Amino acid sequence: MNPLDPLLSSGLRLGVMSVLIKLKSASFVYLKNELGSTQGNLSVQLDKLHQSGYIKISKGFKGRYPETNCSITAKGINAFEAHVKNLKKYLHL
Amino acid sequence: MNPLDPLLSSGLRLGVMSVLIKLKSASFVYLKNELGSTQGNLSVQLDKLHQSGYIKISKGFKGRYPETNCSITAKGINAFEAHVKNLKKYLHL
DNA sequence: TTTATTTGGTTTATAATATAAACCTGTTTA
DNA sequence: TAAACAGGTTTATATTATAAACCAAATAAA
Repeated sequence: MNPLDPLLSSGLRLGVMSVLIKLKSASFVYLKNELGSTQGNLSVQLDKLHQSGYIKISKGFKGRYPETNCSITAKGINAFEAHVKNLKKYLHL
Repeated sequence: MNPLDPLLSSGLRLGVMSVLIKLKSASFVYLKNELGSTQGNLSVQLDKLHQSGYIKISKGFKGRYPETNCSITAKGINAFEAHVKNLKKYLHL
């Protein structure tokens, strides 16, 4: 059995990647609502995905409020796809 | 998105469940080799799966050596299947 | 036959991770 | 101008994972 990527073993981080694979880009607030996470936890997990090069984070403004936007990188796509491949074996799919 | 079962988010624990779904029963040593884990880690994770009622552990002897055998419970099967169902959404399968 | 090594684990100390609570900056509303 | 709200980050704490040390019994070597 291939070992699984620990970065994608957290439900929240996997959820973020799952959304970003589909949407190409999503805001902090959107992710928080979609995934039902707390802000603190999301902030930390986004940082981890960013520091490992799986996502790109850009900060700007929507109107006068700050807005954090996230998108997936090529490295992130590769990691996600490899993870899916590996998981399939674990799940007998 | 449904939250994922944290008990099945660890690669090693998921691996144990994956094997036990197929084999109905497996020894400590078999699991250790099959999953490439250390004994200490496997011991701890088996305990967790046992305490949450996902697996049954029975201790006996093979020849003159002790042998720990594991098998999955009905609760474990349900949890595994629910996890597969949820994960599929995350993985877009 | 006592010493060392191997099998089959468990316990424990430490490192990594996750979560919640507190905090901060700026904005809008009362 | 004071309070409440948006959008986050930081930090303290709880949980989890990992490795290292340990233990008891069996076998092999000296």
